[in-house]
Amino acid sequence: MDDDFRRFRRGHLGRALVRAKWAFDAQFDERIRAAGFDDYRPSDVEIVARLPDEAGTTVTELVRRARRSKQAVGKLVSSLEERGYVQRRPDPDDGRAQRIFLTSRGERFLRAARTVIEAIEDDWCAQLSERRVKGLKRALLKAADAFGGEDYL
Amino acid sequence: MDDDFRRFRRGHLGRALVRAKWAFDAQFDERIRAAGFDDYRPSDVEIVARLPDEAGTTVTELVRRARRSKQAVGKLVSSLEERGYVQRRPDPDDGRAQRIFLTSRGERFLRAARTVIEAIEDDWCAQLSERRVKGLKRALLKAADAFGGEDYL
DNA sequence: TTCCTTTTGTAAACGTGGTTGTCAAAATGG
DNA sequence: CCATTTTGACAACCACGTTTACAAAAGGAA
Repeated sequence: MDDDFRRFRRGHLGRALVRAKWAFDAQFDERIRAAGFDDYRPSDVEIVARLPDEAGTTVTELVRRARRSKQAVGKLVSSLEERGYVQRRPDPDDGRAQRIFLTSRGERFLRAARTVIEAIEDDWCAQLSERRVKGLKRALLKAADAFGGEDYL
Repeated sequence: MDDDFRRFRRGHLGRALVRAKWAFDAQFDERIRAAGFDDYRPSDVEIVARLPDEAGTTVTELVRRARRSKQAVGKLVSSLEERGYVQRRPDPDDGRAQRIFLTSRGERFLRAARTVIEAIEDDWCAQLSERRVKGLKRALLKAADAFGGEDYL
């Protein structure tokens, strides 16, 4: 446990990512609750942000987009439905399938989330400069594209 | 759901952080397992990386550093102990306390983790340039310092 | 049509990683 | 000596994910 190791430990890429993501998540959590969504859970976003389709989205389609098991997606959707963010309706063309829609509360959540995220980005810009935050996002997304597989949204 | 929203959704700061961290974690998991630590669990690092002290570290001290409850730390330490990464020894000066030490396997893990992380950073540098990765780390850590609270290590 | 296979979604059991509430035992400070 | 604090354990529970098993509808071929 020499000084070299100590220096490495504090500043390596993994630690930088963990700490920055932790800070972002804490800021998001606090502000989205303050905006009236105090029943928010972190896993909600993975589903809600992937319901863009006015025609409704099936669980199976969400499974592809969110890279989770059918069962996990089904449970997340049930939880969101209980809390009034989404609604299930039977698929008119397929008796097995359900189509999932955002409710108006779900749409309000999505708009509030965008507002919150833009406010956080403003804070980061004030701390780092807008140029650096833009460079940060570009670098992170380029690495994610290169090493993190496809981006299903 | 207009084009503006679609563009925002794919490129905002939160998404960039999530995707980049996901990519990093996947790379780390694969390589640390290949290095012989196939019983690795993501939460291990939070404890192992915070055991720098040759004199041993108490659970209470780890609680402060890892920002987790006593119970969570206790369970993580038990799990690490079962798998041979750490060892508990009674505190000679305090009959209540236990001092936690890395075993030689734990120390090997720490060295392997460093090697793996440096290899991942090399990959990112090859993709983004060394200058950009350095700037990335600086920006992430500066934001974490500003918005993420203290860094206990 | 009937039969077989695939697709869609649910249910049950379980694993990991965290929480709070409670408690015993040791240390500490009047 | 006694009251209080500190240390760490146990039990119960929650959030979020997995695998296994299954019912029901769809789809395709004889």
